[in-house]
Amino acid sequence: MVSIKDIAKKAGVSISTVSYALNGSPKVNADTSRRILQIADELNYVPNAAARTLKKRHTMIVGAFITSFEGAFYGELLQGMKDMLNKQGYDLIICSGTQSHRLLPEGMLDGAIILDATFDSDELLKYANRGHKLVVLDRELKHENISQVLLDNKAGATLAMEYLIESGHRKIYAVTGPTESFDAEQRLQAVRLTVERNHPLEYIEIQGDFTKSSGEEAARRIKDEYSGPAAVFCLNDEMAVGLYHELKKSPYRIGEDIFVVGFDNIETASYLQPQLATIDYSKRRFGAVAAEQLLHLIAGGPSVHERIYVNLIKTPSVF
Amino acid sequence: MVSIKDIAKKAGVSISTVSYALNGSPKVNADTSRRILQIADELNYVPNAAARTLKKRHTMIVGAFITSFEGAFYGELLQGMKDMLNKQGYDLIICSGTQSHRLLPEGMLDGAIILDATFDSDELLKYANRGHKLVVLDRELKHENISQVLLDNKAGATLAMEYLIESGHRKIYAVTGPTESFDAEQRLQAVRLTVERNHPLEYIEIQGDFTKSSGEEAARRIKDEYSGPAAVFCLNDEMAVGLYHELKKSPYRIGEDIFVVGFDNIETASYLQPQLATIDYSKRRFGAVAAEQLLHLIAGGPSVHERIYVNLIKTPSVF
DNA sequence: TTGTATGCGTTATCAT
DNA sequence: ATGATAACGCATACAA
Repeated sequence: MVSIKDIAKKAGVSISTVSYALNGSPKVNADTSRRILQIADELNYVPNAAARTLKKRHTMIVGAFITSFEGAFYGELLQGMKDMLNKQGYDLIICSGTQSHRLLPEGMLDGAIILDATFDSDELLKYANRGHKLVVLDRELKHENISQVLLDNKAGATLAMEYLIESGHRKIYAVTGPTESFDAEQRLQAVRLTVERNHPLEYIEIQGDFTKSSGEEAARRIKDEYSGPAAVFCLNDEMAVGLYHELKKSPYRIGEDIFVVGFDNIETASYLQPQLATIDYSKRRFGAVAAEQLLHLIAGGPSVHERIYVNLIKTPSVF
Repeated sequence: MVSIKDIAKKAGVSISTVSYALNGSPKVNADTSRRILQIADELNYVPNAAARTLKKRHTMIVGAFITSFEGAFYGELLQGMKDMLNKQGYDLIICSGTQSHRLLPEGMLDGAIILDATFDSDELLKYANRGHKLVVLDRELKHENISQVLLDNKAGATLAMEYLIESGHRKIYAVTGPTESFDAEQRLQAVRLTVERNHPLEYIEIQGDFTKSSGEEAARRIKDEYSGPAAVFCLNDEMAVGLYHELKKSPYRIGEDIFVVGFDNIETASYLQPQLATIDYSKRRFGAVAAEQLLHLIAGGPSVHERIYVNLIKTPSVF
């Protein structure tokens, strides 16, 4: 490995002059500087991240922690973060699983964006207390080193339910999400509230877990109980996709016998037949805002709570 | 920040004793050790990654470089890598974009898995020459520090084409991939060879780029030219999805007028109606094998070239 | 403008 | 069994 020491030796100057030249300090003579840079290039010099970090106390790297690499949900979101971060000279790395949590406390990361319900809140709080900067996208957490940017789940769920009701449906299923999920919980609360407000309504809850297969399972139950037109609010699109798939094997047609609305507007949703009605929001913006808030926090700014607004996409899967 | 120095002070021992205790060395007295660990815990001590790395010359972190965070393709593959890596005590981080390339030469990573055609081969070779360990999944590259694990593209493409031909189709379109893509190039070569071998055949190539929208575009051209049953080999599933979608807007039916086979068996493919015939392989295994090879390289093992075998999934989209 | 010296937190060698 | 100390590569305050 070639270090500034090697460059210094070859250039006949001290390591500090090399360091200054490499960092573009105006203090060093233009000629000397050019010569040093030239030699550094010849030697294929690359600075050592560990040494630099040890000295400067930051890495210019931000981590995004997600539950799993699978699922079409994260793509755009991460891309939104990355673009924002790169613009400011930061790099984004994606991490998943408990083992990689260490990267944060060990100082490998200047901050983290959390989108992983399995990441314990107490652990997060512990890191925040140690001075680490965090942005949470999947829970409410009050701390000076933590900003939150959350989806407007309640507005979305209300929009979806009201759309079903306005379209004349009186029998409504809700396929719920995992109980640990903040988003699922918020959406469910709004659903129940809307049901109460629109009494009388035949309302049935089916426990789901945001996976396709739980959507399929829900479909089987709905098929079995079928006694006339029914509407279904799948609390996320992933389950709606599963539901569509399973329902294809039944005599019931979506948009005719069974009416469906989802949440998230994942890409697959637009490829379903009939196109799925759903709650849309800019995932790219979601990611960008999260990155932006983290950058603010890192720059010493205060904890801020942002909200991502949503809107309804109406399609023939409902009317 | 609390360092071993703080622990040493509080425990009334030297930093070297603390270091030994922390690393579970048998040289240090059990009582002393217990006391040190206790204090470290009270102080919420966490080792500093930069300092450790500077000394030990490795991070126990491996990076996977991908073209984009979007697309359903990577999920299982990355999961396969992660599981294998974690089992051996390594962490996996996902990187995308030129800016993050620095993590490798700067010593932040013990090795990298490359699945990003936009990552220049010369640059890769440069890193390999500097001693960095690499596994490439998307090109052929001979170097003692580089292992390759490649899909058996030619077998897959041949299988797909022969399936079309055996099913009696004599007019065949191939929707190609980006010319920079090794996989696309390999598949295309096999396609052309199969065409020659099965003369006479009406064979038409449509330039694609592995994206959904290029599949849609291909569909429009095929629609316009329609003069009777035609078969289409989309060199990846992503384009087949786009083709399906666009063809829905036409009078032609897949499996009746137009016959389609894809490559990759992405999850969406199984949700298409009729289900898409395609070339399947275990993405999880693909990732696991890649990780395994990297681990071997890191352990000082020789460069090895592995191949991932594929097989055909037959469905009514063809017959 | 350039050089000297120190320290970042850790590991590890060598004494004791 | 424990301590003193050097070294990893770099940035920077201070001296010259």
